[in-house]
Amino acid sequence: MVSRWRYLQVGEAAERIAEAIAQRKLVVLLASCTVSYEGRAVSRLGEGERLILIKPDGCTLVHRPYGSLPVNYQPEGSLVSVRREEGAIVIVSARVKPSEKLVIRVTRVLHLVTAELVDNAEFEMGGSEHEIRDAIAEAAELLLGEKLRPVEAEAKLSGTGFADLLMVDEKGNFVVVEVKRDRADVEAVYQLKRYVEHLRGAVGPRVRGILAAPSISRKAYAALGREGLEYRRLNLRQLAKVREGLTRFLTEEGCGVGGDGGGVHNL
Amino acid sequence: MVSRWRYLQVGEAAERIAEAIAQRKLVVLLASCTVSYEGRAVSRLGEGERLILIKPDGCTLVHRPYGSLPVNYQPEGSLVSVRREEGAIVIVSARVKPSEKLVIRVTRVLHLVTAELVDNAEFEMGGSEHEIRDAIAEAAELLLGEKLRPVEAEAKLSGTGFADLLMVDEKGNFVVVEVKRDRADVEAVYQLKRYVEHLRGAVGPRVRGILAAPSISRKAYAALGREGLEYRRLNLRQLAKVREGLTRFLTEEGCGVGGDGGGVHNL
DNA sequence: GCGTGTATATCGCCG
DNA sequence: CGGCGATGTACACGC
Repeated sequence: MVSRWRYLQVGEAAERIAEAIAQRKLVVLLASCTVSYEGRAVSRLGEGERLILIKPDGCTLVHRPYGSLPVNYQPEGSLVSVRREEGAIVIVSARVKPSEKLVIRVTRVLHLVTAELVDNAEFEMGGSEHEIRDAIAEAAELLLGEKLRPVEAEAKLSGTGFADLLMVDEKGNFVVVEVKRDRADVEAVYQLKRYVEHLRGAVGPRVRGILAAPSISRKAYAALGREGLEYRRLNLRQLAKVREGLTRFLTEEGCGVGGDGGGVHNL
Repeated sequence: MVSRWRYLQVGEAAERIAEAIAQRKLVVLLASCTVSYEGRAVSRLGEGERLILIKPDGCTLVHRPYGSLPVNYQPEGSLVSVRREEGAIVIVSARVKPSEKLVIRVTRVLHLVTAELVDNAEFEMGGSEHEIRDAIAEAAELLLGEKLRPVEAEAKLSGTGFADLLMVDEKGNFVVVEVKRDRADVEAVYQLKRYVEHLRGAVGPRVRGILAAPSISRKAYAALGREGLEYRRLNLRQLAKVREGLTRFLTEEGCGVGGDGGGVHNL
């Protein structure tokens, strides 16, 4: 159910917005406004035309006419209030912990829609690091080129963090595998180094470290060599063979990138 | 200039959307749709009512009626096309590098607005890590409780990364300062350790490491001690004294959290 | 474009 | 709620 209003006087709009929020409707507002934020940081934004989105869960977003990210926002759970003030609508979206407050002062309403959207579909995603990790555990020989027996995923290394994957090679060495779904950078190398050193401290020197990623930066590769760690290139095509979930996605009639599937970049 | 349409037949809407994109207008669409994505990962979203936002710069966002983040999106620079197909509108937002494609299949249009938003205001923000770093360089004694002479900001440690701040203490030791704008975690400790070790390799053992943050996790503090590094608690109140920018924000009439200013959490 | 680091990151999981 | 790591992170800045 969608409601539109052509009466865009500020007073009328303020009432409609307040009512929509009370009824837990989505509010979509195109308006000229100023925005200020105070909380984890502070910000000010002068007059300009923006899209303001208020969701039933309290999420408040201010979008400029460009850019992926909202210029100002308030997350789920925020309390949103609306009041009139000197010919303007003042929308306040605030939460207590952390204490932060977003104030949108609307001076001119271009367009207002409120709606009760019904959306119960499940969002399915494939290709996450988690999924890649499980595939490696299942088929290390195919994906890492070496027989490795999985020992533990998300292995807790007390005080140091969590190793993505802990395995044992054919010679009985422990192998810590750090998986990156994207190009591996120096940070990933030192994260792996940290895990390997921790494990060596715990079980002795027979511990290897493998960084598995679709690609790796030059600097990261150099650091890896210095630290005596290893790189294994991941190939999504091979991954798809292992993970039925990925396969299903990739072969399903949908938005196929077509051809040899080369469109799935880098993975 | 805002245009609304009450004729929400799919065919009409498709034309309007295509026209608006060609004219580099903002498109706001409330619609029932399915969404699929293929690129850096793959995803599928079944039928449901959502807000679809297409910006003149190619940004394409699909928002469900809850949550801060869009369920699917395509960033700035994407090419957006619209076509009709079996009584549906198919919106494709794609880019080449990385190769990825978002396909929105609209089966029912609830509401459509297009607009040319004018927004040239400057966005000002205070309280960033960058700003905190500069304040420390200017007033180390006040903020870190110790006289330190600044040497370099964003000091490049070849192959290792960049130290936020490089300083020299009264005894002539180098001091690497790692700044975090919120609670420091173990990752920050090891980042600092890496920088300190690198510098020790370059200039000798007289190198200290200071982690400056409003707070620190227990594990991070323990790791810091093990590594012989130091923690300094940052206080935003003192920071504001140093940075005129912050002061201006905090004292300005605006969305003041009021009282003793305790609302600015943790910093 | 790659490399590196920040973000009011947000989100999810787990203790 | 804290701690920790992933994110299709996006974004900015430097080389």
